[in-house]
Parts: sequence; C-alpha cells; structure tokens
Amino acid sequence: MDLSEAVACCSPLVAEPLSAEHSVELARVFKAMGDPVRLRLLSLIASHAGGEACVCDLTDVFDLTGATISHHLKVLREAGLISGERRGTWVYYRVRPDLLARLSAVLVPGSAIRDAAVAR
Amino acid sequence: MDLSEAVACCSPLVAEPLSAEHSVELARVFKAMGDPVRLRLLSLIASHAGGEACVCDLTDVFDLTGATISHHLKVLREAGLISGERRGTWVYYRVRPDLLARLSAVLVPGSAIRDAAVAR
DNA sequence: TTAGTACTTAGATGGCTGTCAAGCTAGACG
DNA sequence: CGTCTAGCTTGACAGCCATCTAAGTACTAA
Repeated sequence: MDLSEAVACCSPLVAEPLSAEHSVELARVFKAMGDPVRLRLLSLIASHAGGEACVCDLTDVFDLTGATISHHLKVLREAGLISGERRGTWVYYRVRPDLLARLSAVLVPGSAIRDAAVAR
Repeated sequence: MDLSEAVACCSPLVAEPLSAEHSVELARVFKAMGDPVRLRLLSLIASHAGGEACVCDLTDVFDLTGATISHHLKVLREAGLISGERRGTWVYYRVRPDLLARLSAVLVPGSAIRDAAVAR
C-alpha cells in the first residue's frame, strides 16, 4: 500500500478504530515527524520563500553534519512529507501540503466537511 | 514548558520556522503517535462508546502482554494525548481532543480561522 | 484475611536510530 | 581533462525503545 494513499483513506481517529494496516502506515508518517530536527526541517522548508529550500540553507541552521541532515531529509522524503529536486548544483526540497492536510484531517472529527471547505 | 502549552502556542509549520524549543515539545507528541500500537490505542479510545475505554477492552485487541499495553498507554499519557482515571477495579482512558485539535492546526496553514470555525 | 482480578512497575534484551567520519556521485567551471 | 562545491551513501557506534517475564499495587469479594 502506498503511503499517501493509506493516509488519504484513513478516517478520523475518533470515527472508528484504525485497522492494523492503516496504523502501520500512519505511524510511519508520525514517526518521521517525531524528531525535533526533522520537524524544524519541515517547517524551514514549508515557510521558506517560494515554498522550497536548498539543502545548503537548511544545513547552516543546525549544529549537525551534512550527512545527518541528509539522513533526516531522506526520512522525511520516504514518509512522503517532502519531495526533492536537483537543479544544477543544488537540491531543492518542498513540502507536500496534500499529505499534511490529510494528516491534519485524521486528527479531528468532521474532517470530511472541513476538507471540502479547504478545497474551495 | 508544559507540553500542551507548547503545542498550543505553535504557529502552523508553514507560517514560520519552528524554534528549537517548540520543535522538541512538538516532536515528543508526534513521536508518541509514531507507533502503530499507540495509534490504534488512541483511535480505539477515541472511537469507543462514551469517549472512554477500559484497559481490559484495549488489551484484548492486541497480541501483546498487558505490561506492553500499559507501557504504551503511559507514553500516550505523558505526551498529553490521553488521560486515565481509576474507577473501582478498572482504569478508564479518554483522549484529550483539545490537544489533537491543536496538533491538527499546526499541520495546515490558516488554522486560526479554521479553529474559530470549528469552535462555533 | 485470603484469594482473585486489573493494572502498573522493574529489569533484561534484542533491535532500531541519530550521529559522525570517510568516502562517493553529480554538476559547474576552467 | 582536473578540480571544486553540493549533496548523498556507507559503516560504525552509543543510546534509545518495544517487548517480555516477574514482581508489585489497588481494589473487590468471600
């Protein structure tokens, strides 16, 4: 099962018990967000001008080696939370707002209505 | 800094870069949700009749010892996601929807407006 | 009080994970 | 070509974590 797909079809947590399969996929996404460095990376990328950020912009913020930042970006990428693209020398990352919105919807009841409102 | 407090005052991820302090507190909550068993526990409790569930109801669902379930419930409790109360022989847990709503708001832009709408 | 049920805590253990150093690949520029 | 910069991968290691067994606590019932 694809990750974003799994998240997309999950009902709100309060609506019905999560299936074992869905819980595994959902947990993978939350686990990816369960690290301070990765959360900051996510918000740095999301809030950066143009909606994207170069890895060099991100590395300077932390007191960590490039290898570690690269590792965290990979975790976020494999969770479907960000996507990366090489343009010349640099690699740019951007968040995937659709997945964030779906995650957000899973956390609160009545999300279907709210999602429709957001789509408008 | 209190956990729920930290989550409450976090702006949406896309609005501005998360501070190092906020990211640590937020990550603790997401980390608690980053496990399939804990996610299922959360949804079992949230979707249970009356908004609360006894530990014995939860233990039967999984192929795990009571000690392990107890451990996961403790993690969820320390993250501020659930609260437990003993009534007689049994212990009942319920979710704290306020924290879930705030978490949800952190994930999407324009949450302040949407929160106001939800509150009505 | 004794026995029994419902959790919780403590300790142990195997597996996972965040981090770094070192090495590697991809592109830019002579 | 060679060299420089940006980023990724690998391998290693210390610390964390999910799980179990065994023991402890809290309440009920006879």
